[in-house]
Amino acid sequence: MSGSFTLGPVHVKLPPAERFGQFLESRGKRITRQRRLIVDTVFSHHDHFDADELMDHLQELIAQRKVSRPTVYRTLSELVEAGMLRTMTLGGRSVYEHEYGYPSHDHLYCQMCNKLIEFHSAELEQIRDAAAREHDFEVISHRMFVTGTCAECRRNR
Amino acid sequence: MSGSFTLGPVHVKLPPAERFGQFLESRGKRITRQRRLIVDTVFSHHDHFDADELMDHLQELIAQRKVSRPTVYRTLSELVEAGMLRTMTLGGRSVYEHEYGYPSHDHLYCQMCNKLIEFHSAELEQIRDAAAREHDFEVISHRMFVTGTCAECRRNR
DNA sequence: CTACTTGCAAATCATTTGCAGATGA
DNA sequence: TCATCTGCAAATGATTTGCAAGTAG
Repeated sequence: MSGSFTLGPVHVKLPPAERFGQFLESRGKRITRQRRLIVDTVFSHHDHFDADELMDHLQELIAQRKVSRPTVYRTLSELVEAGMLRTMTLGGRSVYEHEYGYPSHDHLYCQMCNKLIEFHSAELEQIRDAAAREHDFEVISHRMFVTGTCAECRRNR
Repeated sequence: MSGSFTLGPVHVKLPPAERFGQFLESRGKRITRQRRLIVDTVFSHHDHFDADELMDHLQELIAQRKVSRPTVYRTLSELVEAGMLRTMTLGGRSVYEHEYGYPSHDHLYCQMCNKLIEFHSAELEQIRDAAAREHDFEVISHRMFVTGTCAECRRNR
């Protein structure tokens, strides 16, 4: 499909670990074994997760004392600062999702089974921007949650 | 503007305390002095508030032991159950707003001064419903948060 | 080297709960 | 009467922090 030349790496996304490495360096922070393990684990799954679920995935490392609970929390915060994760609160706990390398989207939240269904709408963003303009407000991001009941749960009830 | 006849009290809203009273009765719960004091205080202000801010408004009653901290929390939950308050989490704490007798709206959230600006958009609801329909999802309600910077904070920075 | 990190144990802090006495219907 | 409430003190539980030892650069 290609000849012998390559286009420059325009818009090529770095792997999450590298992107995080850049962030850390830019802040004079260090790339440690723990931080590497955590980013890799975080970006090897594409679901929404909370700190405990992440620690389930890291259970062996935690058992071996290679990573600790506080470090997981500290690193999650750094990933949010780095703009690589987004966080929201659901039922009293922080839930994270990938922001890096993952398209922006909104959520349908089923209050029966707690499932999160993602959807995207360009129009939604236009309306958001129009509303912001009216209030002379500068948008950074938004979050839309639609609560209700999914098809499956309606069938089962 | 009117003659000597009145239209029936169609769509007339009950005062919050009465509406809450109906809810309590329907559940076999009692209308107590504390619950009355709390609903009245909650609906005498139209801002967003958290439990502590509400307790500031109730400070004298709390000092006099007429109302206690746990009862405030318990009653707030009941008001949410009753559909009279909505709740969201902001900065680790639960924030409440009136749902009863207050038009539905969305929020612009200024991350510099933490101000919440309300706006309403009918189109937003249409888009929400369209997205839900596509996923065969039954909507109960939604919540939209636009994070950014308000005009005032942009001026001051 | 030495400043940044980590794991541990302990602290936080909003919210919740057990319980005995108080109270609404 | 008596089931429902309330205030109190204590418990919860996710997340954070102080600190001494470990480690990246």
